[in-house]
Amino acid sequence: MTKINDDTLRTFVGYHLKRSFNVIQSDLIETLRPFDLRMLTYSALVLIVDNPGLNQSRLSQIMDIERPNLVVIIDELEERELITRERVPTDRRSYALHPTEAGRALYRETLDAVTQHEAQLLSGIAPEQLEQMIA
Amino acid sequence: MTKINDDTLRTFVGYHLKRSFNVIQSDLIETLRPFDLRMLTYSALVLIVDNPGLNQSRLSQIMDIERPNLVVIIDELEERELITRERVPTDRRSYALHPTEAGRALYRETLDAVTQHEAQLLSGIAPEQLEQMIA
DNA sequence: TAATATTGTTATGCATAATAACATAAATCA
DNA sequence: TGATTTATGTTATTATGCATAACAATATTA
Repeated sequence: MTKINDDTLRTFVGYHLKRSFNVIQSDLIETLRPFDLRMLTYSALVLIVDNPGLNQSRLSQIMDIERPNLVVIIDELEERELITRERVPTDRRSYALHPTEAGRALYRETLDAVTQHEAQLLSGIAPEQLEQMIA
Repeated sequence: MTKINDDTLRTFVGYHLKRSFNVIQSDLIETLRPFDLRMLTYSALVLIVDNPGLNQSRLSQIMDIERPNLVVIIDELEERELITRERVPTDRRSYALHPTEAGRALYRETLDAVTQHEAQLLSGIAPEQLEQMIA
């Protein structure tokens, strides 16, 4: 049970960033579990609700993932009838992504849950500090 | 080229944390590439140099990964003769991990490189803000 | 001594992420 | 115009990160 020295790693901002993110990520995963959503499917759903009609190329760019990896995510959302893929008349290569009513409803539910959970997790931290951190 | 709205995701601290971490992580991966080290093997090497003689159980705890996942990392470091596994006489189940001279040398080299790269990456940010963020 | 716990390991599975190659369609250019 | 190039979505494949189950060897506890 000897204490382990991680002073060297602590000198790196990235180390702290990773540890902080791990905590928030764990909480988020648990928060999304009841809705049967993972982080990536959740992010995609939010972005589609907020940007109805966007295509997969643009979505993969903003999500910072490769196009091939987005396909399965979109497949899942479509299969669960949370979004629709619609051919674009002006560009028949791409699909316009739109949320269904069920998708919008789930969006509202999860947004509430995620917001509350994160607020609770960060309740010990001054809001001004969070503002600064984000910048 | 229409602008995409990610305001909803931006309300979450985790979203910013992930994006920030991605930037630092990319930089770190590039910094470590010339040394043929990945983040996990690097972290393990640093911790072994700073805590010579610790065993794999303790190391996996501090690295926040499962024991089975540490095995391949230790295998790699040992294969490259950067560390040694030595049977502990008082507990013949465990191995004491020690850096070799080559391991210590690589530690020094990479520490310099990583420190410099991170300092450069974060040069636009006030040190006081970083201090606050870490807390 | 018998039952239980710990250490390191193998095997396995899942999620994330990157690349190559392709069909279809659009845009460019010569 | 026709030929070339580019963009979109897709499949297949691979590597990495991370988790669990099961196990042999050893140590600890009851």
